[in-house]
Amino acid sequence: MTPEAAAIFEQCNCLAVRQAARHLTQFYDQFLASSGLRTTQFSILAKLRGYGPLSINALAKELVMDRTTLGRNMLPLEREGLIEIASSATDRRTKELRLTEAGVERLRAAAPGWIDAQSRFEQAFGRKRSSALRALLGEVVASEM
Amino acid sequence: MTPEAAAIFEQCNCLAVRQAARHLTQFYDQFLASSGLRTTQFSILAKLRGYGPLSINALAKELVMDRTTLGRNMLPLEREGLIEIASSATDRRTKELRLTEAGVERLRAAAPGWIDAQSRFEQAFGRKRSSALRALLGEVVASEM
DNA sequence: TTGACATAGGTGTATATGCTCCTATATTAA
DNA sequence: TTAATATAGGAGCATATACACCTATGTCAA
Repeated sequence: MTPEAAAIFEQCNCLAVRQAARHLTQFYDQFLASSGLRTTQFSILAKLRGYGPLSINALAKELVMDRTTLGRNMLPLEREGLIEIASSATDRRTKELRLTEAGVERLRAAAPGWIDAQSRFEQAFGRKRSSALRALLGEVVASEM
Repeated sequence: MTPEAAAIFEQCNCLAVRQAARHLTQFYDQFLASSGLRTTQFSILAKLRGYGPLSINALAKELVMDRTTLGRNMLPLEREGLIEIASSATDRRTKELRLTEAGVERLRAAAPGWIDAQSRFEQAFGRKRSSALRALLGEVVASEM
């Protein structure tokens, strides 16, 4: 393989998305740090706040995350009392993830940091371009390959 | 916080990028699996192939990755003999990461899988849109906030 | 020369990610 | 009813990620 052939890997869509994810995650995490939440944890709490109680599978699908990953990501949140994990009454296989009052409060406390990060990014990157980027990324997730 | 207020988190740029990264990583990883490489490892080898020997700091910057992350990501590759880690002759603080012959060979073996993944994605998502997406993501990485 | 500062990298710790293989429970067809 | 199958979730394993704090080495000015 020549260096020229290696250069086509610079076009890798996967690498481009991962690099941007690392970059943005570090940025957003800075603004969430004072709340004691990471971006992933913030996302989980926010989804539960918006959707109400969900099963692990349902929430994982909502977050485009492997269910085993979500299962593990729950543990620090449960340990801190931000969510509760209860067995479903109608299906004993299913566990219901529910935001606690402390979880709602923590999400509220973290919101200003998120707004700050989001605003600064959109200030720098542009509101419309941010919106266009999110739309493209949504189509990536939805794309059938 | 009302559910309506929680809904603005749906606009999170960070979450959108992370979700797409998870989705694409799983997709590309499937096609690389037979080579025994993950996408991150493939990226590392490809960069070293294109740039020649690099220090940990230089390669980490190139990959938009924390240097401590890269330091740990090196270990499986070194263990398998795909890269060599040698001290620099001129600066004893610096370590030079170098692709071995086995590393070149492994990269060559993984290339068809990457091409397949890349082609299928661009077939589904569109060549021009893929290119536009990569450009946007590049600007995300470059954006000063 | 030497002391202050900058740079390269490692370690400890914690979370994030997902595959493979596993059990428990539910559903459905024979 | 029962056997096959599908679904929900957990455990083991390995890699990925990055912050805080650390040591070693290099640089540069007083």
